[in-house]
Amino acid sequence: MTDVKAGPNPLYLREDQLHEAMELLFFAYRDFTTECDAILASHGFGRAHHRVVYFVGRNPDISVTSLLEILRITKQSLSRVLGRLVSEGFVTTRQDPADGRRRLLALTAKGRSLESRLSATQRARIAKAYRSAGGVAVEGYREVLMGIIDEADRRRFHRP
Amino acid sequence: MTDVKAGPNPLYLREDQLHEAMELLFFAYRDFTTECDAILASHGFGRAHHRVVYFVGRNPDISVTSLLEILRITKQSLSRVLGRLVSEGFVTTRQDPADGRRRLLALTAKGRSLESRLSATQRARIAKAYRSAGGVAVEGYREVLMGIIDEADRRRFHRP
DNA sequence: GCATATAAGTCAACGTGACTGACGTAAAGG
DNA sequence: CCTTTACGTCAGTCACGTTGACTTATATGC
Repeated sequence: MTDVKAGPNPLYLREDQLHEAMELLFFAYRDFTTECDAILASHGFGRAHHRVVYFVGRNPDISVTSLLEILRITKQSLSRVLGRLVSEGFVTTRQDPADGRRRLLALTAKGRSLESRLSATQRARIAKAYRSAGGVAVEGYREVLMGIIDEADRRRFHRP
Repeated sequence: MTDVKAGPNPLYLREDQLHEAMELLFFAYRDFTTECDAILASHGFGRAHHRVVYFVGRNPDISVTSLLEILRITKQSLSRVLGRLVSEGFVTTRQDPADGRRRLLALTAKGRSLESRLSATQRARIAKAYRSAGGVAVEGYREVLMGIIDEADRRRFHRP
């Protein structure tokens, strides 16, 4: 868009540049997640618990099925993780008043506290990267990641 | 750099923007890896095998210790994965002529073939995203991901 | 030359988090 | 009323990470 093709193959489409992009994603994701693991481990939790706490926190009163669609795991997998979070008082379930089959999930105060401890470290890492890269780079980061994400999932990121 | 601070808190540092950045990374990484899983599964392999095949392919004659440092897993974990790749003829080990304690890892033709099938799908995904985002966005993607990556790992990406 | 350090491999036990398949129950809806 | 949907659960499996202990081979410093 901003940089109309300078020929059939711009430099950034060379194979080594594509490999660099893959490795950037690999290392960034790895370093992005490792900091939280210590906090999670202190509760005997893993990354699966983090993902549940995060998405329930960001989507209060989400149904189990919706959460499964976000996480793309089986209900049996979610069950073990969610079961512990509920029984240990991080997440509450209540019946949907509009549709009694649905269970609506939400964080308790304890759950919000855990979620905010976890998110804070990741937000700080992103903020540091955003700040040092600047607004133009942030927009580029968004555009490229949107392009990597499956078309079906892109809807999630429509801006107001 | 490109966009010097417009005040104490530019818009892209707002909490919801940081959450968006986190979710972009989560969904991009997930969608980036899922395509390869089918190919891997057809060999009875998982993502750990992919990572080994990829990094050995990109770093011929890498030592076991160096590979462990990249992957940040224990040698016992690597052992199971690497052992299968060697015994099934995807990876070779040979003694380092300069230091007999080291084993140098490399892909066989079979290993290169698997690696290239796997990488091709991921390269295509990145290329599509890069192409549609353009050169300026690509540079932004690189800058932000570099900022997310631990300082110690950033050396890996120094350009010529 | 010997002691120590390094590189690699191995045995054992364990935990998390995915999966499949089958079954049960409650509520909604045509 | 019957089917579909939402949820939960029992049972078994597998990938992939962990810790800890121990061995073998080679390199290196004193």
